Amino acid sequence: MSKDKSAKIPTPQAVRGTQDMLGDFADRFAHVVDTFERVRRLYGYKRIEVPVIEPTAVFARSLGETTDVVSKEMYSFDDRGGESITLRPEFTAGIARAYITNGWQQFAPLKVATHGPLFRYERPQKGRYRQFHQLDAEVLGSDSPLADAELLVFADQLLKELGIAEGVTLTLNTLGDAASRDAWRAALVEHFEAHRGELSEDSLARLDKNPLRILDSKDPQDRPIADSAPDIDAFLTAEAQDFFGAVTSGLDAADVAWERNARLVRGLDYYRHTAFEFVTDRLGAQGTVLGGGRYDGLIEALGGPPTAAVGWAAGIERLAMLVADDVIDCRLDFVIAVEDDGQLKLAMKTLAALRNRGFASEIVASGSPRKRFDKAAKIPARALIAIGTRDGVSYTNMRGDSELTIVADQTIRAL
RNA sequence: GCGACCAUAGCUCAGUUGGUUAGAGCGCCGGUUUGUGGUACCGGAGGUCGCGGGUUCGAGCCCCGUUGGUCGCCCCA
Repeated sequence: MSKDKSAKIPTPQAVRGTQDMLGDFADRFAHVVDTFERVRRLYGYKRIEVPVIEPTAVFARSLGETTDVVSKEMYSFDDRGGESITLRPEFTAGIARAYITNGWQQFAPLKVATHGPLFRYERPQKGRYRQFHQLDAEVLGSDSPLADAELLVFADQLLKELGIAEGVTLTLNTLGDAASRDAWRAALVEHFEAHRGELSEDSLARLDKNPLRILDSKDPQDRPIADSAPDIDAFLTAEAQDFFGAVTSGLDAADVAWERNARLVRGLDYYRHTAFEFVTDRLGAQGTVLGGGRYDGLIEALGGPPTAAVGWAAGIERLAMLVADDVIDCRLDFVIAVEDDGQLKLAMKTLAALRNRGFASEIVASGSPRKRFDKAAKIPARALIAIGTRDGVSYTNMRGDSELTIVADQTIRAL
């Protein structure tokens, strides 16, 4: 091995905001995905796969060409054919595009679920990465409030099965239909204009770009003005009111706890009616664990037919961080310590036989033979098999789960 | 885009007002001890102190820059 330091090559680093996962966290991540896959079947959501890359227009059009999100926070590049391509920053727009492209209107209402990596060029912080992963569930082509309610019950059951529902609250709001929303927005602008002098600098900028966002400002200076702003309730049409009532009574019927948050908003115009977030205070500033809402205007904005739709997404990393340590059992069934290399062949045969019978098994056969037992004992497993020779006599010792040691005994005897 | 804190062995960290050859625990490798045994002891490998400049007789420590990490702001599709 050369120790010539001048020949040292620069060590590549991981791209900023990406993560490598091993062991515990990777297990928790997989546990979240497995649980999601199981629960989405219970609700009849079809598995769907959509591309990681899309034409930039798919996201630019769905997000409104000029927003900061589009201009600064997407991973976009020109491919070799000169087409502008973007790494998906969210699932919904790509799924909406697929719905149009493939004529999935024929399957409406279509319930779909997917999960995978997403990419956003943002400053990393707790629970926020540049490559991150989400679970996603959508119902396309349904204008029924029952679809909203079902998605929420689904989400609630998922969090319960993950064991993280404790300390997570479902917060719910309605943005009304287009008429309600426009009227509310006008009233908010009027209210904030009247208090222009008291607003923070950030909120003054919001007033021009995205006035609804002042409502959930974190700046204490803004809170009195935001809190005294009118709720949407006074502006809801009768239809919008009925819709929200149907969603909440659906939740009550399914015994899903929820809280009204009249300050919960969405920035983009195609969001209608239901908006919701499951929030926690256990993840620092990134409190939203699962969020979504109804986006009846999106598919039309992408050039498709007017299509009502609703969905949610949840950050897998954030969910995985909340999963309790003891939920994940990644123990092996068996670990075999080979205390004498003369018994290696028997040990290998035993190992193969156990694995063939469906038992997760590992072998320790390297390093000092005398230390292999200790090494094996440190590997998490339900049972330990020690194979060796003492005083010229071979032995097989077992300890741990008694049912498993019986199995191992039978397996070895059968060899 | 803005701010704060941080970067020393594979990992977690200590390192005094700047001063000999930079340490510990864990992990890894070897040896001894124990022998139905997860013990204890001994030894070993492993560091140009993130990187690049500067100040100084002398820098892991002070200054500037840079890269990365963490947390927060902004943004949140």
